[in-house]
Amino acid sequence: MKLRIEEILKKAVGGTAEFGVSVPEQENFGHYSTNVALRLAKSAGKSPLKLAHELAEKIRVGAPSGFFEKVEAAPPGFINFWLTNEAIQREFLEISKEKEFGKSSAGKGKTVIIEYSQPNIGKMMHVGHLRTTIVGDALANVFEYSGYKVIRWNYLGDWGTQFGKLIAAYKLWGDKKAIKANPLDELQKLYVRFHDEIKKDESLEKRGQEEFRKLEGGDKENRKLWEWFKKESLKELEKIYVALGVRFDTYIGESFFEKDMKPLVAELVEKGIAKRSEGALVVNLDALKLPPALIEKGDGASLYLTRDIANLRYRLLKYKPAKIFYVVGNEQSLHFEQLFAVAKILRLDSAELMHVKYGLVLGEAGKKLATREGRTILLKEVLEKAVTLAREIVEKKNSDLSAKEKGEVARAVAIGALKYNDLKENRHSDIIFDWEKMLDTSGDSAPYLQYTYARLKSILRKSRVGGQMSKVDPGTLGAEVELALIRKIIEFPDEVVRSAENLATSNLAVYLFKLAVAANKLYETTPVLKEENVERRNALLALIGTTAEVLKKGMGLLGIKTLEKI
RNA sequence: GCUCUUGUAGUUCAAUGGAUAGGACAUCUCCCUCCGAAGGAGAAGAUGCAGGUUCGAUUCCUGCCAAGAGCACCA
Repeated sequence: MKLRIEEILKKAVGGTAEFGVSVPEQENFGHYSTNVALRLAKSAGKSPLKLAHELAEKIRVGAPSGFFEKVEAAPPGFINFWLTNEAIQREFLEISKEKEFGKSSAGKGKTVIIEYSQPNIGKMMHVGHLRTTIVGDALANVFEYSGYKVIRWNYLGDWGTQFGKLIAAYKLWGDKKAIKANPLDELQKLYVRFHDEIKKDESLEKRGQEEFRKLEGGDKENRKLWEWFKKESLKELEKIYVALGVRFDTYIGESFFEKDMKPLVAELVEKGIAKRSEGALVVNLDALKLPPALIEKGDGASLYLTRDIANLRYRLLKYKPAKIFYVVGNEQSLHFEQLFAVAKILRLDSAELMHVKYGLVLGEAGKKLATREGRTILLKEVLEKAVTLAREIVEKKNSDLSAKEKGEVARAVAIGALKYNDLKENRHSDIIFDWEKMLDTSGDSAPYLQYTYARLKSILRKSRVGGQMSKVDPGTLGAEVELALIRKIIEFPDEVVRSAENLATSNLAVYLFKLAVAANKLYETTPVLKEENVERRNALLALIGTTAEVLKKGMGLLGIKTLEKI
């Protein structure tokens, strides 16, 4: 709708002025508003308010008849617009017929690669993985809906010194049977024990590095162990993804680029980009005021950054993407600055590279997160606890549901709440982990949206009227709550665009909340099933049906499930 | 020490450089003979400090204060 208004304004006023249109927070400032007069006043040599009056007059004359109810210049120089009821109703009629409302083709023909989740093989996912997984998935949905071809890439941490350590630990204390019975648990235990023992015996550090060097060199025994660890780990990781309702197009991880390491390093040396320093190979980035980027360790083993460079080259060649997003925490900012810098030097610059960052998850004291026993909090635990809690709430609030339905509702509510809590915020600062906040199901939360949806669907169920939306007469929807709800609905496409542009899901989350508020207001004030005027009753049902569909669509983009009953 | 991120009510988050800084939680009042009270109506409460740019600054710039992260062989 915003775009349409911008077009009308441009046409009415003429010239090349950019009309930035926004929806004011205060209702008495119009349905839409523009500050164009304030921006242009200086170059036009006029006072902003005077210019606003002039432009407002041009718009009044030039806009299609019956579109604007009122066009008003307001100090210090805003131009505010009110749509006519008819324009709002007409817009509603159109969108109520659309199948995929808000879908755009802005990204047609373009590919975007979104890298997210990035768990380490051999370790359980912890709360730190939640944000990247959820945000990455939602961004992927939004870009898909904006017409892009999206590659959802789970770049597995399946290579590196950590595997040398794991192999060393396994050779020292490993129990084959125990691992077979309970793979991730046991592997994690081995890993933790190894780190504990390093404190007593420093030689273990070297031993781990040596095992990794052997693995990288193709040692058969180590290779076999590594493959086994990876296979078992993936099975467990997949369970979490199923629970979260997240999927990927590829799981190509760091190990895939192992073969590219030697040639890449050789190339960098040959081109004079990488130089030896303090035993290691580094790329000097002084010109960009960045610390040197480490390409190869003193012992000849490769590093994370080296593999990321190889990965980038591979992606550019294979997918020819327009954009690549790395959804990774703040603490890796330097790594990505270095990666992007090296990419520039290597002319790997055909795609727009972006580090989509977010704050760290910290423990209570603002320190690294750990439970009382010193473990990190596992993602599995969080999911389980959330579902248990949601189950209790369902039992209390809706005991009529069958056991099966209750389970389904508990899962959808729990996962939805977790996701929404992350998606509604756009934090670059660190986040203090808080069970209560994480599992909150009241107020501005996913369950509120789910509840609203279920309420609306409940009316539709009882109305026994099928989706004869095209036959309704929207002219009967004249009350302010109804028009306000429609105006909210027609903002949806703008919000999807905004989320894609800003690489932020918070706009969309906030929008859905406001949409739900408007829907609940209608619900509270307007009896639908008791409406005796059939025309109006059908129009209200159409409004409710469309609202429910937009809610469902928007929540779907965020990865949140809707249910007919909760 | 250097670099980056962040300072908004008791708490936790919003605000493409715009108008009277907007929600939620918690607190206090109300509303189930009415389509689902996981709801609705209302009250109270905030921009770390000091400058600067601008018609206009929570937003941009500088300094200070505070919190967190990163800074050579981890990822």
